[in-house]
Amino acid sequence: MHGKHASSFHENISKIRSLIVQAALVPGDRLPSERELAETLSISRASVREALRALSFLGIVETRHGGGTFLCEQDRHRYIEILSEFIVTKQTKATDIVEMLRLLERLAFSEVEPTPERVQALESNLEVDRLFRQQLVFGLKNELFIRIWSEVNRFYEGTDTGDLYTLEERTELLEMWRKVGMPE
Amino acid sequence: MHGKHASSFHENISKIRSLIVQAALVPGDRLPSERELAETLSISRASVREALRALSFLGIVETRHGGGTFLCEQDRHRYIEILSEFIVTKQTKATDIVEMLRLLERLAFSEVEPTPERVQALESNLEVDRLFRQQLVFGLKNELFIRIWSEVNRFYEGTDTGDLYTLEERTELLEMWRKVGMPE
DNA sequence: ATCTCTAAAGTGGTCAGACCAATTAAACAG
DNA sequence: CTGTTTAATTGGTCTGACCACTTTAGAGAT
Repeated sequence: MHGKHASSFHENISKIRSLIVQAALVPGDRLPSERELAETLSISRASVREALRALSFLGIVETRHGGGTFLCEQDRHRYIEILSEFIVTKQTKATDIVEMLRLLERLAFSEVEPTPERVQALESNLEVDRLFRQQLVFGLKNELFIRIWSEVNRFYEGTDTGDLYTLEERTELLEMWRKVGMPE
Repeated sequence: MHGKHASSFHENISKIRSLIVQAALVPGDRLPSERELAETLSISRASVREALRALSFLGIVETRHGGGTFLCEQDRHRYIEILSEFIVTKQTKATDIVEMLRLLERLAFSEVEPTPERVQALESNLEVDRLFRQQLVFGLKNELFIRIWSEVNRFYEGTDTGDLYTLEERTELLEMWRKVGMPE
């Protein structure tokens, strides 16, 4: 019944990755040409290209028009296990989400200058955890930072409805911030 | 007969993304078929597939064999879409990228415990800016953090080939870290 | 009419061959 | 040996076809 097509997308990626390891390629080396890979792996060139494009997106290989396909620098190559696994499985640990949020907010806390206006705004949002954290992060004028925080936070709120900090913690944070902003 | 090859990979992704927005598709909706997209966007189906595969890898769309291509639930991993949009459209301020990287790396610097092994690993990568920063960030075992940093860093390296820190700065960072790790 | 089941249409997945565009290596003239 | 030109190599795109899976519409039975 099944299967004249013995290849699948993920299998092809594995094949190429195995070939990279087996050939003992080092960063900077050139991979076999797409036509050569197609014949070696017994798959069509279109499939080879889709697999290479995926590897390119993962930062594992780099293609140069007319030049060839090259193995990226080693630091990117080390991401293979983490990134490919991450993307394929699409599973994120809830603890990673919480930790990421805490890290970003602590970063904002230490980077944003505690002007009286900001301290006042933060104090007025002391009661509501979500508003408090948002107010804190928005002190950073970095749009990229804010958007990343927003999306991570949205994901967090979609899975966990509890507060990230207790009222006591928020109060303590605010006090620390106020002291820094008002020396003496 | 043959077209003009007026399309490029990144342009095609933007086209499809624009089409998603223009059609006001919501998560769960089905996109037009690959053949239909090819005709609408005046590109070959192979190019449509490569673009869709990229969007699939980014967690934006999901393909079902025989069923169609669907817009993913945006609540999950939407941060990837944000990052991909930055990458594709390249409309992000370069200063935001650099600042974001510095913030994330400073975060790793302050959060990761400077064990002798880590200090040694960092020292061995002191010469190469890229490796140094990667080694620093990988101290955090948070996969989400690493993934986000990787995406931002990849975009940075795609636009700027210079070092993020000078050798002096890296040396200073390492020394500070070493002192913290080895209290008197 | 309604229900069930089957066949056709629709859609993603793969393949094959061709041509275009950019790079690289070889051939050539000086 | 050097610089230029030419041919071969390689990635990028296009076209059309067929396969595998899903959905749907229609025929047939109740």
